[in-house]
Amino acid sequence: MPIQAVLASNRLLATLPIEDRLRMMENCESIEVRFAEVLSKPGEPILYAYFPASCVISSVMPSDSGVQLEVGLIGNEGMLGMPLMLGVDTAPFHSAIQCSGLVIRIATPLFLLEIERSLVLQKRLKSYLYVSIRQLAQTATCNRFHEVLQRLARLLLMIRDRTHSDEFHITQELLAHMLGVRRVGVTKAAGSLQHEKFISYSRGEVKIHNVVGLESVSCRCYNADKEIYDHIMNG
Amino acid sequence: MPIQAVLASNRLLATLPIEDRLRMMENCESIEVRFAEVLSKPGEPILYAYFPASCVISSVMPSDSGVQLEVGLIGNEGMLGMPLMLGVDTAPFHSAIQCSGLVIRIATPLFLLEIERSLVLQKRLKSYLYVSIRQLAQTATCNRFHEVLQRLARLLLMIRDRTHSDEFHITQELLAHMLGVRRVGVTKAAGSLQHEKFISYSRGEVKIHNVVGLESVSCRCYNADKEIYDHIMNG
DNA sequence: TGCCTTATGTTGGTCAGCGTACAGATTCGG
DNA sequence: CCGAATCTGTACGCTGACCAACATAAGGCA
Repeated sequence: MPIQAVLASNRLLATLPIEDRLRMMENCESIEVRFAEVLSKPGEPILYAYFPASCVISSVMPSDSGVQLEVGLIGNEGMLGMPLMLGVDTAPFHSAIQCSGLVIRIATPLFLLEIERSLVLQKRLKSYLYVSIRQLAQTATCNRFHEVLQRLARLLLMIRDRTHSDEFHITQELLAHMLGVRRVGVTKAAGSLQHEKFISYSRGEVKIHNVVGLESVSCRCYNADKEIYDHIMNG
Repeated sequence: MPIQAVLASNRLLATLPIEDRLRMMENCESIEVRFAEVLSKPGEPILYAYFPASCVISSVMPSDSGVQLEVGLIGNEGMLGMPLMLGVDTAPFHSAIQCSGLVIRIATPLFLLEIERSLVLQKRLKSYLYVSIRQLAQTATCNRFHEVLQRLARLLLMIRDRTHSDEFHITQELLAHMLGVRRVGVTKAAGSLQHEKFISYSRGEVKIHNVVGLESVSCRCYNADKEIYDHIMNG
């Protein structure tokens, strides 16, 4: 797969002016990443910025005890490495591959150079950062007020949007970590969704059968997220 | 109170080079704001950027039902109006005065101009934005995993830091909104803190007697927040 | 084939926080 | 001085999620 095709499959890079995209092409490389591969650990230096083409990255907040909580889910609509834009070169979260696929990466110094050069890139990254913050706030209230079933439905829909597929690999254990609940809680909620025939799954292979059904179960946070993204990035 | 003295009382502005500060002086005005005064509503245009001198601003995320959740607490260590830096001129949250005092405000177009002109201001605002994001993520996990007593202690300490005072006015009702819990839950937790002689209060007048005690009750999120701020802003 | 690892399902006791409702208590304004 | 508004305290049943432990099931691998 030629690099320009890969570049185009990330929505932040796809709409860059041709000259900016040509420069990016020279500085980027497209690599294949597999499930569970770790891209950054809290406190460690950020070596690359990552733009998912066909993979999904999950950023989780490390906590005192073993508990975790997802603070970001990044597909080809976004990127990993926002701190670089803010003059920080240390990773705040633990980010790992959640769905295997292709990712475009660019070394930190080159990335910073590209930002300086391309006003369009700058603008798009700023917009995306704003969206990320809004979504983080949305997730915070969602985690506080909504119950596991709703939040699981929302999360599955979000993964679907980012993988562009109705089937993906994710275990209940992992979902539990992302939602910040026990595995047992996910088992119950997932069982309920399967019973309703909205989804089916077996040993980590999840299939979504009824998107509308899932949307009706999930909280409005899911739609709120999408509306913000569309409004800011396409509006 | 002369404007330059007010400027110096906001930590983001205090350390600007002299020429930048002089320019700011011309474009800023210092106004007095009182409890419950609303500075911005979600969806409405951002007319000013606000830099607290001696007041405290609280930003809350509006939710579907009546429930609310605080996503930001801004004292003289920060500012309100970050979206402007990201090219967005619409307010995402509901922001209101939590403690009366002085605030420096600058009209949006002038603020954008100042950012362009002053690299130091730019850098400090970027750093602060990064800190805000980290704190938002911290609050998200705190809300998820820690119980009301811990979170109340943390919130009281945060207000103390931002008012620079051991006494301030805040009702249990308001605390409940900020924490996203019922008023009854705050009554119980606050009663417990008062019983321990860490605080005392009556009809919204809260006094903190034992900071160390409060810190021992609160979760580590409080310290984590401070460490991030110090590390990024002063480090 | 059979063991081992991984993934999923179930149960039962416990508890923090919810919803609701009501009861003092203090301050304020007329 | 008295009603009204505001703030704080208490009670009770309910429930979603917690903790811990165990049971089944499905692939991987020797």
